Amino acid sequence: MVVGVLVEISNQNVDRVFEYHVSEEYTSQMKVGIRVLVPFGKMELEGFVLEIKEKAETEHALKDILGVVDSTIVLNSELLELGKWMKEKTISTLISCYQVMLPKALKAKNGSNISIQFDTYYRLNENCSLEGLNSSQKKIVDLVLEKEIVSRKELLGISSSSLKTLLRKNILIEEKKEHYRLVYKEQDFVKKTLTPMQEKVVDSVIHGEVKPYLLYGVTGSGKTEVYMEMIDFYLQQGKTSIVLVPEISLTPQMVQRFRERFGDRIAALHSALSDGEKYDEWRRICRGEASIVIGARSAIFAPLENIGIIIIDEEHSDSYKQSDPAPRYHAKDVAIERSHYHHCPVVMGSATPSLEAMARAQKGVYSYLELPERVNGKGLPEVEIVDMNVAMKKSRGHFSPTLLSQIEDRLGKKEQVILLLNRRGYSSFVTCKNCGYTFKCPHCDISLTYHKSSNTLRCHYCGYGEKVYTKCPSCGENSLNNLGVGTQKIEEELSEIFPTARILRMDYDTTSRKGMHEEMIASFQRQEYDILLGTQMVAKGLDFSQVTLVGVINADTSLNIPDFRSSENTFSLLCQVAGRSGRAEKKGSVVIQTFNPDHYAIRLVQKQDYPAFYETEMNLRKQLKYPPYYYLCSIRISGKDALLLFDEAMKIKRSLERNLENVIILGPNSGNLFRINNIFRYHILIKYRKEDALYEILPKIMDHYKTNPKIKVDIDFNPSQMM
DNA sequence: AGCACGCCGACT
DNA sequence: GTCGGCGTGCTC
Repeated sequence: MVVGVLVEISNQNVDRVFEYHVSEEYTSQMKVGIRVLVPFGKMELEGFVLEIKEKAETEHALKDILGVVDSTIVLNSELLELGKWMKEKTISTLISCYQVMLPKALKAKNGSNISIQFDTYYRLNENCSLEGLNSSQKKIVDLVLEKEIVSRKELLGISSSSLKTLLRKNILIEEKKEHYRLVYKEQDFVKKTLTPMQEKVVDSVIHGEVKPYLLYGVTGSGKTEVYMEMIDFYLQQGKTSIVLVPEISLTPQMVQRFRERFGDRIAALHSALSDGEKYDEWRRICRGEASIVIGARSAIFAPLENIGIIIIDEEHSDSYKQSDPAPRYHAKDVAIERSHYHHCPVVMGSATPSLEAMARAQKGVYSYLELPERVNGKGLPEVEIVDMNVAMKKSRGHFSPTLLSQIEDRLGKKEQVILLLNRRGYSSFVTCKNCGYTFKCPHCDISLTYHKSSNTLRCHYCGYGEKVYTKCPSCGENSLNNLGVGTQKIEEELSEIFPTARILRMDYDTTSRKGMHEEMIASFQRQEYDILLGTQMVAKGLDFSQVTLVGVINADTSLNIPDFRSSENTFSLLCQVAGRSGRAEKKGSVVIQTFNPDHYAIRLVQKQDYPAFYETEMNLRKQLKYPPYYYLCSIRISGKDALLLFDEAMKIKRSLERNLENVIILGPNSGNLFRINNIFRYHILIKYRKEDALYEILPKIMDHYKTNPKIKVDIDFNPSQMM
């Protein structure tokens, strides 16, 4: 027997099948989709079995495989094919596509460290007599009768000799079962009645065409309820579901609601889980023990069979695009590809759909659905925009009189407040107020950012760190600025103004400990705090009934990022956070502080006027030839020799110009990330409308450079962040 | 990725 | 004369 094996090195030169002989002892275990251990040159590597055959195609002498890693397949035929499609689509190595589908615990270096744990269970032998038991034995039998199956743990307080006797008499049967690190309890669940609008949306999907749907639903319109109803429908047909959520809104609140309704049929894959816990969840999915998978981007690869529906919540979120290590895939594209295999609908929901999705909906590529009203019937919260150019003079710290009086009012009424400090694109760079000196990383072309916890300046990109100076090293003045506005600073101001208010600060510093995020949300829910102050993470998906005021301290920072999507991102963030106010019986209000009160991305938040925003932004995109009118493809050329790099980048550009028509080619540019860890980089940006010619020329360029160790070429279709 | 082979510069 | 630089090629 001969197998074709793809080894675990992500390098174009070895990204193909190598053939191995399978000795007698392993032939019975060989399956396509398992991993084996093989000799490769002087190395021993793990690889995926992609082919099983009688005879080798190569003339080479074959080596023997050294061992079998998996007893059951880790990639089924659907996922194996999906990987090939991804490789073509993203122009990356096949092995990297397979690696990204699997939980970290299965990567070769980690695999051996993650153990499968077994528990001992007991059940009753059905045809046995239960007479003549003593009281201790009877206690055990009663428990087993009641629960059908009982774990060793549940019998802890009970005499082990009685247990042994029962086993010896063949009254109890011992079983070993895989122990999962997390166990979920079923909960009492009361199904909410859907509004007629929600019903209509559910109906359109489950009885409509099998295709992608865009669901535009304002904040508080009950999208989650709609998702659950659809999932339930497919569940009853014996089908499974995937729900994608952005990492940040993968809060316990969302998972909780699903768990209440679907109990342990849910598998949740989120960043708060350890590698071992993720692995356990993944195995539950493999064995068909979970039918609904909720998770961030990579959950789109959940090894489910018979998928009934794929849901992508907060469709506009850029977290669905993997941008750094290849494969640079978009979970939405993968979702649609999988939906073809499973003949199932894809539902993409958002209160602020991405322009790309909305444009597709308008062209009929996606079917359009909407939920224009809140389920509480109270209407959207009142939004007040405060012009900080004017209010600045009367402000206390970062708080305008308007925001202060509203906070005071809510504190008096015992209602809750959420405050957003918009740090997206916010620079906590240290600069000298006297001479303008900025601290930069000696290895990267990047300003150092201040880290309060360690009191150091750190490079975001390579991890370089240095002590904080008080004197400017350039001019010697004691005039380094106050290190930017952090949540900590705002918290101090706030507690000075409202000394009795109970303030909960939520940012990356305070939530880094495992479970902290959940804990904070729960205690705010229990109203142990009056004010929740935080960064982006307070903006999305949270649902607190007592919150009637949302304040945005600085709406502008995200507007100033040099990215063509900065308006879209700002509008979306502000709408999202505004939507946290007034979600239950009480009507909510929102105060937005800004230095750009007339900017459309801010002004249109007032009425949460998505259609108007879409219109305005589309016009700009058209003029500037940006998505959705043009697609983007970014080519990164990196290496240690800056001069050589530029020459090669120019060669690539000229080759693109010769081979592509009706495209706009920008660059090569070095951008603001010219040097990272002493590796230089250039970017070329292609604006295009038809991809066919790109898929001809780009693989050729990659091929040309694959044997050149001085130059690395990376391709990113539809890059999410522009630099 | 890792390793071997091979071809030119400054040294015990 | 030789040690070692890294450019090139190969891994079933």
